[in-house]
Amino acid sequence: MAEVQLQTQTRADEAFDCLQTAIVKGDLAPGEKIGEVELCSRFNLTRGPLREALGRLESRGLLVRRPHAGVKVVSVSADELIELYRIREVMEGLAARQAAERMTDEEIRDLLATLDSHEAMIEEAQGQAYYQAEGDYDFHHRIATGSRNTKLAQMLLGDLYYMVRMYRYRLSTSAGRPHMALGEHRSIVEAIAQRDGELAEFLMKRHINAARQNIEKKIQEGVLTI
Amino acid sequence: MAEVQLQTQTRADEAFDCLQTAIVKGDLAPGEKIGEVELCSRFNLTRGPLREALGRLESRGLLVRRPHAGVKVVSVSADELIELYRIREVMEGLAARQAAERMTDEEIRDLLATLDSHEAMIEEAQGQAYYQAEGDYDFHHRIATGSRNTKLAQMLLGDLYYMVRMYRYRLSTSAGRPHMALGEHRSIVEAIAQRDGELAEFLMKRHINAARQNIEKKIQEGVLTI
DNA sequence: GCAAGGTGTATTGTTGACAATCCGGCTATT
DNA sequence: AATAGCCGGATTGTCAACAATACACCTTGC
Repeated sequence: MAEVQLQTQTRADEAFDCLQTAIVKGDLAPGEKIGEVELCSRFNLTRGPLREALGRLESRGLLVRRPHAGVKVVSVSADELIELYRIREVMEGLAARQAAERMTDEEIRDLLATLDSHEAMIEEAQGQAYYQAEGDYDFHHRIATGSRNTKLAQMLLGDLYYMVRMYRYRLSTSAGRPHMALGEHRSIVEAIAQRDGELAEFLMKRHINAARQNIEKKIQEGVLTI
Repeated sequence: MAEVQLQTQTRADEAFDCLQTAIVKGDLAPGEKIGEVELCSRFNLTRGPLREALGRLESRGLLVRRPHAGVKVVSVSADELIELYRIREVMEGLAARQAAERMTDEEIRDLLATLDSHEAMIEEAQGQAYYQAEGDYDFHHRIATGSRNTKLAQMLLGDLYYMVRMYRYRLSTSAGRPHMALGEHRSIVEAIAQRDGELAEFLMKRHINAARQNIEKKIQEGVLTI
């Protein structure tokens, strides 16, 4: 890890970031029980800041903690993953609607530009699920912040996405889905550009619905085990 | 505060609960800057557990913290309060739909019973906004847990409701609104009892929409200053 | 041979002291 | 007189040692 970061941020923040990315990236597997001292040596910090970070992560639902028994990474069942997408559907629908009402013209131009770069990424890194996931994340990230709804963005970016990303990394997207998703992204942005909030909401909900069904199918096929 | 609580819960949990209720009840006013040592003496605990609790509260958005500068209770602007209700609208709509699909018959009976008690409370404690708010909270609480959507319930109960309640306590409900709200609650439960998820979602969204408009009107009238 | 109880160790929870940083008031200079 | 720089006090961030609890293993009795 970077030894010298911006000193304006405290050790606890550092610990928080490290742990969060470690969980999301899968370095700390779901269900894995982790000891405090082990984490301390691993990230070069003491138990004080670590415990503070642990508290934050628990509050966000990425860890579960039993008093005196230790802390372990949360493990999401298949059903719960589906439920996550149901939540995303309504929340991101709202985000899209508000983004259509409030994004600046410049932000919309930027959004379009990123879509182009995503397309290039898909062509280039064919089958590289990682980059596709990152592009997808970038898109949804921009919509969330574009909604100008502080709490909504906070809940999406600080809560839901981390949990979704935990599993998206090991979710090989099915063939053809990236192209389809990109098309859906384009129509959403189009609706936003036309300031049609209602349509943007509808399209976003359908987009996430499709993603959910894609995952559901895979789980039923047994391709994906959680 | 209760000196001897259930010993199965740690000091940090205790601190967390104390602070959370203190913030919600208004004992710690929004925008108020609070020192760590002061809190320690106030709740009879040391800075270690306190800081852990502070971290959790910050992560939930009830506090804002600037490094080395202290921690202060979050203050929500009028616009942000409105935004909160927009989020509630979609999330509780989802909760109502899923509750209609998943609540047990017994839970629905209980829910009906609580509505009756709410009605009695309104009649009795006429104008006592506090009890009305508590009844309202109870209703929404049951729907959220009835959705059987762990994360959804967690986000509603652990995040949004605390922020809403912060301000609901000082929001004198307008005359006649409690009766109207109760009627809306009844129709929602009716839809749930008939397992009509779509209708339940629609009614819940309209219910929260009405509450939002009520608040918006008051803010515009200048009756309510935040 | 199996189960129940007790003990020991390792891990977590807590505490108090130490170091780093920021805020307010003061002085001095332009 | 106003502003820039500085200094003291207070507060936050961090650390290392102490106490309490739970889990695992072992012993002992049936």
